[in-house]
Amino acid sequence: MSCSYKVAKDELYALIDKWVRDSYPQVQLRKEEIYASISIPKTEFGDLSSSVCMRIAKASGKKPYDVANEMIDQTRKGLGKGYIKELGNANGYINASFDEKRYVKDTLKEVIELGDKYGFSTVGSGKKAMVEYPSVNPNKAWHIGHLLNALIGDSISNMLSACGYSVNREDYIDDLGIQVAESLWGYLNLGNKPDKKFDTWLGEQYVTVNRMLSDEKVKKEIDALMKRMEEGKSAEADNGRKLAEDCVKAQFETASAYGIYHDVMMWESDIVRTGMLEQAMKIAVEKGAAVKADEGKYSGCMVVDLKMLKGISKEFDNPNEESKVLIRSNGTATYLAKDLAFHMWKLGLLKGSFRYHMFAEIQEDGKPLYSTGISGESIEFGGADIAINVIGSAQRYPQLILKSMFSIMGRQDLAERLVHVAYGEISLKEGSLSGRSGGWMGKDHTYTADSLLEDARDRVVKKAEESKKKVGTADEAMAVAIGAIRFAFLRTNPEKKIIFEWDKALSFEGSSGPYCMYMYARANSILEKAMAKKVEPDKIDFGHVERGYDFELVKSIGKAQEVLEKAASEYRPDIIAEYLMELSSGFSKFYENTKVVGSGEAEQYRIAIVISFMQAIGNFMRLLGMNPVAKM
RNA sequence: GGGCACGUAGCGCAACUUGGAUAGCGCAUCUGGCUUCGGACCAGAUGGUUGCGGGUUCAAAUCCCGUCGUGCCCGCCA
Repeated sequence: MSCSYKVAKDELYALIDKWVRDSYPQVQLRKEEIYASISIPKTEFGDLSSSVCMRIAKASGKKPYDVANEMIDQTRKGLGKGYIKELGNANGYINASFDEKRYVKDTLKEVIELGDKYGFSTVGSGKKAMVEYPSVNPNKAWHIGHLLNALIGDSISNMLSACGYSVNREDYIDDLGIQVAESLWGYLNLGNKPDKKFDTWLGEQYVTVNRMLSDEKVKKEIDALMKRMEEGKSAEADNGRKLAEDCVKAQFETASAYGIYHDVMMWESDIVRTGMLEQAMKIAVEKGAAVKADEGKYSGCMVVDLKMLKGISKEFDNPNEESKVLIRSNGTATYLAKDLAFHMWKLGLLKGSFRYHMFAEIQEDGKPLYSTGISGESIEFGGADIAINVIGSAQRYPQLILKSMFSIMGRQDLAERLVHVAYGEISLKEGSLSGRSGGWMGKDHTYTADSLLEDARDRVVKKAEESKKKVGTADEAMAVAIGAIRFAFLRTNPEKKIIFEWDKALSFEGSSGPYCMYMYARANSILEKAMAKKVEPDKIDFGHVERGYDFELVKSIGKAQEVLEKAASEYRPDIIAEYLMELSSGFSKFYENTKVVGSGEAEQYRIAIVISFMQAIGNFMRLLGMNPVAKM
């Protein structure tokens, strides 16, 4: 089923296409070119518009206005069968007007029939997507930057899922890094006891240890600790993993509070000890992507020759370095090598030999969370059609190398299926949110995801108390707080870098989560007053449809599927956020100007609009992880 | 030095991929609207040489070239 807006657009396309073929066969227009010429104009011009006559005019040497007249004359008899009722000519633009009664009727009917599936798509049916986020080091609490990553990943997963993809939500845990060694050293030597949420406390220890690194003795001890951890099979290795697991458990609480879930947690140490790294290197050597360097700077290392990447991207035209190290001369693997192995597995080039156990039996999304480990079930999470990595834009270069390695292995197809969703990292006016130096422990706030949510909830409760009617439960207040944060974090293009300002992020007015949720709650109130939550689409009298706020709102509702497909294909939750605002403000104008309850014969029709609005906006709020509430 | 991203009203953003009508939206500011389905709202107003300079085009925020500014990346770190 295709939403009526798309059907109408296809209809205009078909009219144009046929006319161009018949009348101007010498003008070759591709399908995409015609679609690109079609847009939604200002209301006074009509419901759909095309600038195609400008191009025809150029090719034929005529005036756009005359060409448009020709087009309208010759297609007039084809109208009236679908949604497009008439065509107009304004300075050469073709403006189409819908048969509003038919359009509204079909749209509302579709929304009510499809319910929770309204606006969704099947473009990804039969395909598997693996989305990785936020992959925070297991030695600190999530700060607001990590939260942004997780919210982007969560929303993209939701969008892909709504497009029919089977989605695996995965979190990569780097438990072998120097940061864990430093934290472990602090845990063992500083003599402090946890006096707060474990991840926050451990993050503080990490900052303290970092300030002690100028002490050579401390540094030496940490290096030794790190080496023991990497080698595995020691008390230190077990301690490191245990510490990381405790931290991840605390981080998991934060994720759950925000409604962020995963299917599986992949531990870096498990990639190494399952032997997958070794297999991956074998494949890379066979396919010519990795070579052993016998002399020079990288003597003794396994490297990827960057000259081979020439032509893939301008970045490789004049590389500063000749090679990138995969395996160090001492035999240990770099991050790139582990990442390569991991992504070979994700894309099905390498079979996994992971063992999984349950980390959490049932999350609030109703599904279990698995984790890799030394023992457990043998499940296969890999072998995805697309692998999406939500990673900061600072890591563009390493991600590009990773992707390019598939190209030089002769697997351009896999390179194309590996997507880096780059987002601009969040900073504060006073500087970066570094976990190492403690930027997240700001002057006025602790910039953790936990404290942000806590403060947001307090503000929602306070706001509710200030308003005349005190409505909404504690759960609803929490939902509004989450909605406010999620919307604020997702409303702009991920690539945009954000200077975080606490008060602005928690704005409840204008373009905000609470605005959208408020409109939903008000719509709900109208329904309660109407005491008629069910309407039968077939019995509604659509004679009351007018060209006004009601029609405009329905037009917006009708765009849902196209909006989702665009947002999902570009991995851009902000497109959904913008659409939520369009729906909300459309509804707001509608109810300010139109009486619903007690409007006589028009009542059923208007109730149907309210129901459809709630259904559409509810479905799309959930894509961003916002849960609509009945009262707030 | 090389590369990548970004630059649109006082502030925060959209439109750029695929060039089209008067560059949209929110905040802030100003004016008006609650005995009428919830004022976390609505109506209206003010505010723009789209960083700058060229080029292509009937048409440029959008494409091309140059330039300036900001951030990031270029390690046997992860």
